[in-house]
Amino acid sequence: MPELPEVETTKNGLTPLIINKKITKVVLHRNKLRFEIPKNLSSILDGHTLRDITRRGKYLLFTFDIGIVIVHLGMSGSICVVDKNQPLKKHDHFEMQFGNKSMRLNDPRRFGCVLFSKNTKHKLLDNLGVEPLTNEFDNKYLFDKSRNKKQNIKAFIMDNKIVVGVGNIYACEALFQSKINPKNQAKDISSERYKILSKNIKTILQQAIQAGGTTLQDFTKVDGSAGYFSQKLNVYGRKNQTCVVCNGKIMRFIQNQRSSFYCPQCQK
DNA sequence: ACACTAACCTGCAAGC
DNA sequence: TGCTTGCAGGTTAGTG
Repeated sequence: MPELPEVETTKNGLTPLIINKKITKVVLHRNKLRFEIPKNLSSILDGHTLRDITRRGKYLLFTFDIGIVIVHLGMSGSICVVDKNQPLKKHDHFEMQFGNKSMRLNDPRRFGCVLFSKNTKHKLLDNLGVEPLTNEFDNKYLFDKSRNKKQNIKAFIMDNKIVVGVGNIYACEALFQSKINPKNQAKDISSERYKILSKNIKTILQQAIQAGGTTLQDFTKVDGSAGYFSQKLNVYGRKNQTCVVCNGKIMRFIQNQRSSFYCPQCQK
């Protein structure tokens, strides 16, 4: 599920609720997600104040004086803040309590993770590419990185070593808006088209953040409500439906083991 | 170095 | 009704 806008939405929702609050208790209800959640997390964090919440790619970083908690939402993760006495929901695996409030990670498929690191130097963060919403990410960057890349353009923009945060939904949408066929090889795309693509990736991600992200199945905002960007999707999940631009038919095919949706008339 | 595959999980919807 | 199949927002270890 969660791509950059959903993680950013989560960060923005959490910040006013728990920042500068002191951890009173950490509880693990299930310690095996993608990785094992450190069993001693409670003894590490108890009594420490949460200083900041930031995002790097699709990772959430909870900063404490003694180190950072790294959280990834995987495919089906979401975080909410509730009264600590509220009954657990199925797949609530991890919670950090701040007085009478509890921040809970729910993740049915358990592809997410919760880790502790003394600083931001961490294996999971070290090799990440640029943030798409910064000035570093532009047509020159994409053009330079794509020389000799035979892989298709969709895999290229979803590669976290190139640019972080662009997942399957927003990759499909950005390519549609840019009129680029997802099957094109990255090396064959001109600098002019990369200019359009980089601009559209930024715009779409920003619009999705404004809308509170895209809710398909599992994702919710921290108050449990849904993001409504799904109403704005032009191709993702719209197989056999009508293209909003040309009235042609939206096609779906499997690419890099993921569903790709595109309009063959519009995207060349 | 690059490109592609399989695997990790649960839940839901469609088809029979 | 119930079984089977396919599919879902991500990432990475392994293979050629």
